Amino acid sequence: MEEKEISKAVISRLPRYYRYLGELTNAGVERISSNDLSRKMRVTASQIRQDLNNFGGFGQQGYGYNVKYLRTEIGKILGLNQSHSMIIIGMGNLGQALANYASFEKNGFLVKGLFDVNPRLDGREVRGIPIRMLDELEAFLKENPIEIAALTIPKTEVLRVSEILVKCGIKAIWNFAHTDLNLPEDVIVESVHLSDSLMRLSYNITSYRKEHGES
Amino acid sequence: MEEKEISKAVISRLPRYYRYLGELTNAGVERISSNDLSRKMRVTASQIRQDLNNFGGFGQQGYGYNVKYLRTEIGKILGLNQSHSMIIIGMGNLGQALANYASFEKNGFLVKGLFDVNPRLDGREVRGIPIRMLDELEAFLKENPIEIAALTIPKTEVLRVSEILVKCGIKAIWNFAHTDLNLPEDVIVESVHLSDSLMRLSYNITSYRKEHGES
DNA sequence: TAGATTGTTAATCGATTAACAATC
DNA sequence: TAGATTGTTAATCGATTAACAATC
Repeated sequence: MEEKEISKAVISRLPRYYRYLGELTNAGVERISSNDLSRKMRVTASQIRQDLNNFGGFGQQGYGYNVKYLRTEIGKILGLNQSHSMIIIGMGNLGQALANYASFEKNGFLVKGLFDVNPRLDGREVRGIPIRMLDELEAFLKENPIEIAALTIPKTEVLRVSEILVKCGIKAIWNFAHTDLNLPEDVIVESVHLSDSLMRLSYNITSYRKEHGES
Repeated sequence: MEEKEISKAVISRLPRYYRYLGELTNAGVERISSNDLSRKMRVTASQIRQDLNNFGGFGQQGYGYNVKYLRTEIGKILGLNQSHSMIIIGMGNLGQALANYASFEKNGFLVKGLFDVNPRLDGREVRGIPIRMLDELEAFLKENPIEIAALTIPKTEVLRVSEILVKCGIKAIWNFAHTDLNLPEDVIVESVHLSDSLMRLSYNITSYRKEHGES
């Protein structure tokens, strides 16, 4: 019951390790030392070893880490060894982009349903999955065990939709709306705020200019 | 020349402040104390005051912060008082989603060009902007001063495209490809790795389950 | 003036880096 | 065995929180 708490900083680095280990696997690299990996990833070797040792000793003294093994283990930590059923709510451009993004399936994220409010989209299919109307959502969730709901809807719709989701016992929300969700704490929320990201870029451009003289 | 360095943690919180202050403005709230804002945003009041004081004293003892003024000032810090010209490379679903996302313009990000390699898209327009072929990119950049390039292309294309961009003196890249960019350090990169985000969600689901028993 | 709330210093907490003994 | 490299402890660095004097 009492697991040692893993810090957010560590968790957010795991997918990046996973990505690099995937590339190394594809490149046919069999083993790698924390030092070599640190150069590739531009982080310290110390950090890599510390991060990994939060979860267990995956390496071997004098040898390093077995790339395939380490990748699999990190995959397990991330829960990628299990499949995750997902629906997408909001079939605007972004929702369609997610629905079409086949690579998710490779990591076990299975799109089981698509929803929108626009009657013109009703019945249209994306990758073989029909778009349903939002008022069918509740019934759909009762019949289909869904873990994750991706929200690609305007922020004005968020409250209404998230109430349905919570009521139907959804476990996790992948939120793309430009607002924070305030939900019961047993619902896990991961937000992608694109405009926040663009503003950070803008900040960095602006501050770089200040340091190096206008242009 | 010698500016006090602002930490990444602080910078990444600025857009969120900006967002909340926008909502407060819309709600007609004129002033707010760090304490009230802290409750709304679920951060400590201390952190808010520390964050803001990296940039200057925007508040007033005994009064708090003027919402509109503070929002404007944070906007300036983020560089939102200036406009930023942008192109989008890769007109798949995600590229189209960005191109259609009008709200960026509200914050001064102006989409000036769209590019793809698919000849079937040649000349098609999104919000009045024609899609150009990638081989026109270099010529386009020579005639149009572009600050930001959004990359919504497969990772296999990244190297080729980013070489052109760097050669043409692009200042900043908003990267959606599932790979890290290794560019000269005067090119500012902000990456959005959607699959990393989804994996973090998956981690949190998985670890929540472990703590609270399988289901 | 009294009350409220900032700006800022000091204390604490956590994360990163360095160092090295353990061990393959 | 000697060399390499991990796992892990200790040292450092940075970020967050607490506290309070300054001041509106």
